[in-house]
Amino acid sequence: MIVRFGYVAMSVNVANASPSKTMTATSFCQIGDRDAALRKLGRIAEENLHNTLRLLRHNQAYDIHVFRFSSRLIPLVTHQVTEGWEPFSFLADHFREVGDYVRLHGMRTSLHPDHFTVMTTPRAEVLRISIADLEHQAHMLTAMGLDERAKCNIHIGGTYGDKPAALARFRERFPELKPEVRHRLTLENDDKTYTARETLDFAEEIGVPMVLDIHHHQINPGLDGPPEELWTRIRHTWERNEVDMLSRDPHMQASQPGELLPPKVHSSSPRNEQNRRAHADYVEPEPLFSFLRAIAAETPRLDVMIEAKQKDGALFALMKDLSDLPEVRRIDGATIEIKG
DNA sequence: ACCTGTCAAGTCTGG
DNA sequence: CCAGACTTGACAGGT
Repeated sequence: MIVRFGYVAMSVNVANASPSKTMTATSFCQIGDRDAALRKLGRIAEENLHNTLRLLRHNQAYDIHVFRFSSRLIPLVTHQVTEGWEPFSFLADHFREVGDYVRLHGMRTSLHPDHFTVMTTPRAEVLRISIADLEHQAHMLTAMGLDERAKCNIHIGGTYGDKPAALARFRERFPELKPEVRHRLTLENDDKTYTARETLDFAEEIGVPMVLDIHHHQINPGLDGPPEELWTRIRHTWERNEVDMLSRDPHMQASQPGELLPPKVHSSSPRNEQNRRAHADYVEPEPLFSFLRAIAAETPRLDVMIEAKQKDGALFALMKDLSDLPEVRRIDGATIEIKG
């Protein structure tokens, strides 16, 4: 099994390269001239996209092929105060430049809107904002010129004391989403609400890939055992999505399952005993490695997203730890092979 | 240069 | 029914 590792949004090794610079709505409104305020937001967005490109160059230099973009590249764009603002035309070249670099180097990229995007909500206004945000996220990937392999990952959402009713709302809303959103959507198991099995059942039902978060499963396993017990089904959600993508896009080609878009899992470690849900600075090799060993034989390729405070620093530290193991062969700076 | 409280957003819990 | 926790990076306003 070939495993590539990636990290989220910002680097501890590239100085002054935040891709998430922003402005508060309060200070936006304090600027009397609205056009001037929008121009300022636009400049921040340009800077965020420029820093994203710098991060991608860093990634390329260190063989990191998997990366999640900041979901806040354009500050306040989905906020009420910028109603009517359309920044994509003047940012077109910047988005394109980022996407061109990704495609040139065959990187895998994604987006992860934060927890305010909730497709299960009973509140109409929250749903409206959630859908608008999903459309915005998909729009960013499209503006980069990236195909459906660039996914948009979310959690199922809240339960509101009635999981079946909440899932029913998501189920009936899903077909109403724009195809460009639907075809990029992936679902991740949650650390408080929907377990890996519940997320998997639902992902299979609506036909989207499932991102397994090993840390979330540790904290919120429900009645289930180790994550590898669900793996065959999880892997199939990705293979089914590959078939769907191939049927929609004549430019895509794959000779075997997992070649177009390998399954992706998230890996992080608890911050401490008191705060087991928060992310630690670094990632412990276990339990990640026992999971990888368990699925190696049936999985040709896998991508692992490292979620840690030390970002790419944690990725490099983990690569070093894993390289010392006898079953592991290091292929490049951020890729290993595990004998299956 | 550095420190601290605050920030657009939702949901859940406990009082 | 309402206040506070949750969690995160960065702003904003102070020294």
